[in-house]
Amino acid sequence: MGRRKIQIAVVKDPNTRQVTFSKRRTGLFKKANELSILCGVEIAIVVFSIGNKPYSFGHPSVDVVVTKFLQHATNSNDALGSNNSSNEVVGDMERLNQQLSDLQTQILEEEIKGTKHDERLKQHEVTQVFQYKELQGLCLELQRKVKDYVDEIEVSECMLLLAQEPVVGVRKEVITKKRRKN
Amino acid sequence: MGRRKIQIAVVKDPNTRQVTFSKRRTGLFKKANELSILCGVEIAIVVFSIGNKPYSFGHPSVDVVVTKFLQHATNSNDALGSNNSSNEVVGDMERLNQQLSDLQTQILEEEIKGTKHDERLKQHEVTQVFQYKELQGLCLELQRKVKDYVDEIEVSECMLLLAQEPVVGVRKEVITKKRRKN
DNA sequence: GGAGCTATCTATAAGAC
DNA sequence: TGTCTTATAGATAGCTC
Repeated sequence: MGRRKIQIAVVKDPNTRQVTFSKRRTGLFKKANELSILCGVEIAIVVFSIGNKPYSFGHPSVDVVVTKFLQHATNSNDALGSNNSSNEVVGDMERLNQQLSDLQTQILEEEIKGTKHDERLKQHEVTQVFQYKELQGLCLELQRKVKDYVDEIEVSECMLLLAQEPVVGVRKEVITKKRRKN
Repeated sequence: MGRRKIQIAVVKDPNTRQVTFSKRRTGLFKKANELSILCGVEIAIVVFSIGNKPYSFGHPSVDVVVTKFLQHATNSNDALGSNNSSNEVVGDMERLNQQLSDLQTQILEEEIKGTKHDERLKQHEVTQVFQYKELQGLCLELQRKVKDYVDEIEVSECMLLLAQEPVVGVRKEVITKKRRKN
């Protein structure tokens, strides 16, 4: 979209990077505004510059959308009596697991479809699928560790103390599902 | 940007509006992704469709950015001196972070190489890259939660008890680097 | 009813001032 | 440093199947 094509990689020159940030941020907000009007939807964008300065765009407002987003996540998982951090973490992990599961299904479909492509494309996919699984492995491993950690804590008297500590909020990431080739 | 110029006003036809929403949302997320990479900044986008379904994009994750935005008087993760299970978990996360970083580099290289391929293969890659990032986001989110959790525990007296409890082993996944097309 | 196509419109990388 | 210009890359509206 400019005189020359640029690679999507960190812009090294600080000056150019600042200009790029400013231009593209403006463009992004404009696009977001158009989307909200055209489709009548609510949207919020938050960006932190390199200098850690916050820029935001929201319709009707960042707070409204973000709050709604956070509530959505919280509502969808409290069926538990004891409301402490570990339960929230566990509930969160369940959602993450679900998402990972969905991804796994998609990956499987991909592998199957991959066999219908020419050799080069197929190899390409296989390699990617492999990395996918490794990444999933990492996620699952992390979840396991957290779970174990939580379990240990729950059986200890620490629970009594922790219940009175401030807790990390729970949120939900939405996985946009999209998959199709040929 | 299309066969015809359109006015920025609500698209009346529900079907067309849905298509527009889907296309532009994808485009917006792609732009946000480019911005975060080009300028090395953190960004989060949350959108609610007409059906009130949430869609989000975040680098490193929606959670991180939104939390940072809301608190706006941010985090402080001391480089702590206590040595026990939590430190092991933290060390583990550092390795995982390194691995994710490596993957990110590979993905970036892939995007660049992708531009040299035919259109179909390219689109294919872009989609995959996107999902990669989503998975990475999940991993990062999990890591953050564990970190937060650990931090909370560290400042409590529980540490004394936990130090005597068996601990989840530390592991390391080896990422097989491999990338080749063309 | 979602994927692919392409003519056309829009965003923006470099320049110029 | 900011603003304006312009050639070009990129996004997408309308369409097809």
